Amino acid sequence: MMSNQNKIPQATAKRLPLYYRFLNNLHIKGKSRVSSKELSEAMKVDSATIRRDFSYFGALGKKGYGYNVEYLLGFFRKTLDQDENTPVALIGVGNLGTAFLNYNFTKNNNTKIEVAFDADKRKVGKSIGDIEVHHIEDMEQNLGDISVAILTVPVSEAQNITDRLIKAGVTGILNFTPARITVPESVRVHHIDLAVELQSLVYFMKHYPLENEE
Amino acid sequence: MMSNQNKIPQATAKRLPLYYRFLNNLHIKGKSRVSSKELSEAMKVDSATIRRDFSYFGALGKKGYGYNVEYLLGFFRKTLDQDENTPVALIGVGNLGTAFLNYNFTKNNNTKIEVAFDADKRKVGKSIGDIEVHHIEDMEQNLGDISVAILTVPVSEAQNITDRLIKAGVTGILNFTPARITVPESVRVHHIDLAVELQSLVYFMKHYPLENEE
DNA sequence: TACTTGTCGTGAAATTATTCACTTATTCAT
DNA sequence: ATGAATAAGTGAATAATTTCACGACAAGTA
Repeated sequence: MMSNQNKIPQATAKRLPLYYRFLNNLHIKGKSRVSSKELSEAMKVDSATIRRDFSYFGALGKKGYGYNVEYLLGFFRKTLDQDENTPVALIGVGNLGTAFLNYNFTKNNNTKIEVAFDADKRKVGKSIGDIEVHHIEDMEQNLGDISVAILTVPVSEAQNITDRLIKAGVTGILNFTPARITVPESVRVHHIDLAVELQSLVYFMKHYPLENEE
Repeated sequence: MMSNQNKIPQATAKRLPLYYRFLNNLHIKGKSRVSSKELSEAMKVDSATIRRDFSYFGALGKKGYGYNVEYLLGFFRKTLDQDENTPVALIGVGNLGTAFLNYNFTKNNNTKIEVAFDADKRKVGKSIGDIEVHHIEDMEQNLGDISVAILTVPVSEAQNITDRLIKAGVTGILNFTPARITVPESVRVHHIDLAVELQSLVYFMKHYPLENEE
């Protein structure tokens, strides 16, 4: 699958999954046509931004009409590789990890947690949300060729586990620990820091009383 | 508390809680001095960006020396209002909600979940992580003057609960549902969409093979 | 057919954010 | 005391992103 490196801006790329899911919902609801204005209102993204984002992929709409939902959806399905499934490993079956195991990512999505690991022997062997928990010691043997990991371990373990993951061939990590892990250039990390997000919200509430963003 | 509206860029504001936590950790470790270069390596933020960010608040460092950890920490403590505690309500005690109740936000942080709500009568009356769960019907009576809510309800309930929260005086919502909720201008919403984050990571892995960001 | 309306796609402008690179002040070693 | 090394702060350049606003064309209507 040719890496479609025609300079889609990162900001645009981050919105694609949102667009995809929303179009999918429209399709399920039986809507066959949609305008950038409607999309804008529903997704809270400026309509010009939506048109601009779509335009990076070519002329997907029709003037005076809008976008054909099915066509657009099919287009994004291909673009986002929704046909091939992406297996994911979850490391750390604590509260947050358990929540993800029960969370049905596959719903509108090509990603599925296939295997989980934890250091607590009492959790090993059990299945949570249909996913078997292995011991963290056996991680390398049970990872297979999975290249995406969700990291929900204690912060003290984060770097150590990261190093092992990378050695085992993982090239993408969704990091929920507060640790800013160090990885080679070739590995992509997205951080989601829940405490920071909450604190950031509070800061914005106090200091930016009226505007709205993101 | 004067709203310090001296045009701190949003991108900077979003990084402040990260800076704060990191400085706090340094302080705990007994480090008294730090340079933008060290901070950069640890937090994976360009050192010029760090210096620029700090400079919006004035000259906080010393040339040839760096920053005094304690001073900087004290400064950010004030800036981020870490002295006053911010009470938070959690709506929806499912998997994700439960994880948050057990998550100790207060650790490095001025925020604390004070009360939780759920529609499931079996959960009502119990305490999880020391926080009592009330029935969602009694939300308005038990919110007190809380103005921040974490929303972890099913997507179908999101808008409805949001409307009630706003009517009850909530002005900031951390929304974990996939719904892009509609709120008045005066209410701030931050979305964290876990499925989108995961999918976005996968997209970047496939299409932006070498670069690194955020 | 002719007119009106809707809506895309996009150049250009505006805004926002990042990064370079240099000046200046300070520290540290000798 | 002196010189070398360090590192902040910042003007200016660059990059990235958003937004405006309009031309062009399709769809619907009379």
